[in-house]
Amino acid sequence: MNGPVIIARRLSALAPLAAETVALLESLSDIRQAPAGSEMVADQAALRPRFLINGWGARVRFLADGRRQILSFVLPGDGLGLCERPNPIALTPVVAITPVQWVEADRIAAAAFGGDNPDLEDALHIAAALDEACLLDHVVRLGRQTALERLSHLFLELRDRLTRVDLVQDQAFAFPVTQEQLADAAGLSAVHVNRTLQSLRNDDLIEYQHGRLRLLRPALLETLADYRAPMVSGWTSARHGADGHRAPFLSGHNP
Amino acid sequence: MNGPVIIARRLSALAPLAAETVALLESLSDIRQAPAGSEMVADQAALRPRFLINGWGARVRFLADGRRQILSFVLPGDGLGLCERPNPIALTPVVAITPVQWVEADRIAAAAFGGDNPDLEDALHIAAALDEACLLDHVVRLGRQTALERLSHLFLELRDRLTRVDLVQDQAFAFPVTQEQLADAAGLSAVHVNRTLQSLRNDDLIEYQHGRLRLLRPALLETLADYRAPMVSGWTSARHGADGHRAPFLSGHNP
DNA sequence: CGGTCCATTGAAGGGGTTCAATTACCGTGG
DNA sequence: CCACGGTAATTGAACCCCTTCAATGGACCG
Repeated sequence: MNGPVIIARRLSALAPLAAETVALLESLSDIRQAPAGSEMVADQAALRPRFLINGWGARVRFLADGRRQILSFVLPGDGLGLCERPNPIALTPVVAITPVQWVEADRIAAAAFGGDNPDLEDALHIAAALDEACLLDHVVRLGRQTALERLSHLFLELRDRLTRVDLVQDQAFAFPVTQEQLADAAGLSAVHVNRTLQSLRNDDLIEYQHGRLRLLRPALLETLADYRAPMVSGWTSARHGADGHRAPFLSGHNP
Repeated sequence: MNGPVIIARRLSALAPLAAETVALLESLSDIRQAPAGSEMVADQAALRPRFLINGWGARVRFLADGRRQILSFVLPGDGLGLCERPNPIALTPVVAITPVQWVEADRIAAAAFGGDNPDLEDALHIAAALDEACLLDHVVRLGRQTALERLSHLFLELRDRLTRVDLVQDQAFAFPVTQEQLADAAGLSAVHVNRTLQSLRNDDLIEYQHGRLRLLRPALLETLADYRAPMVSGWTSARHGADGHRAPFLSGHNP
């Protein structure tokens, strides 16, 4: 699947697109590239609309003493700067984890938010909502899950996101992420990521070598990590757990 | 400052609003309330647009075994369900932490996203961007900060958000949050929250009693927590730290 | 072949959790 | 007015998940 086609594919899976809209997406041709390690989005710069079509990126945030936190991974098919306001507040640097290719998409943004192409606008809104859902999952991972759960959960999320752009074959996908980067994403130390990965391998839950990752028993992993795939147009999964013996969420001022 | 006025105040601080828009906001009158502990937004329900005008809420997520994570606090002046798509994906329950009051805002959403009132639309977009910035801060807190830093950082965020709706006097504000809820927000145990709070008090960094919180040395706290206030229309603060001795973010395939 | 990045392993230590109990704080009803 | 019940805050002690420090080995590359 060549460059811009991947984008049309992904977006039309989110919302039905008119034939002309698909044609518009597939006509994108202003392809750029950058080497691994480069900043796709600088800290301060205005963010021009674009779609990643090849390689991985990461939104990063730094603390003063050098601690790093990866806020999200940017995968092929993902958009950057595709929101109504040209100058979003939550601007954080995006770095290329691998060599990357993207297409400039000013025309797309203009078409979607100009009022024409409501189908496209809708698809972009859904894409943004999915991004936010991932961010919420990330919060839960970091706040309440163990190392094993965090990595499992993250792997499942990546599997699902990559599946949408057809980059997963039989639960396996290219995984060009350093263990240190993985640590920065999962809020762990690189050493402990290493040990947790080994544990996952020893338990035959994943296969991990040569920059490729395979989930061996995905159903088990989903249980282990309490993973639930986001559902477009509404979060279906009911919270399925027993409340256990925990106190009610809030004091008894209510019935 | 009575009910709906707070909303007009807050939004016009984000983007200049036309006089008629302000009037529209101030004319909101469909006030509802609910006791503490009630679900303002159920897990599955469609999310009707509204503004909280009194009390605190919290977006929560549960794991199967009962672990909880507070994704964000919802403060007076904050909107819920104010996005283009009526059925957002990232739907999570919102519970009332205190007794709450809100105004229904279907008319506002219609006006803003109907194409009239671009000023209002802009303000809502900025508000949404601020929300996202808070979420990103939350990720960094949970992923990379210590207990002391997490709480300090969270307090500073709350101070700034409450300042925007004029609920802070001399670095002090009502803080109706249980230590257990605070733990669920900060990704800590309630016990350790307690100890961390004591540490903050012993160091004369905060005053915390009778459901009121005061930041005693805010500048010091900001340094301690590496806190930087979000700037509307662009994230100004440069990362001010030394890179230390850490390896470059990515391998050396780049200049 | 030496350099660099990355994965891996060992050992020690600490920040945070868990369990358990006590104390303080309210609003309620006798 | 005080005992009562329930929630929230506090404290102690033991434990453990994860971090930190340090060192080794492997893979790729110029």
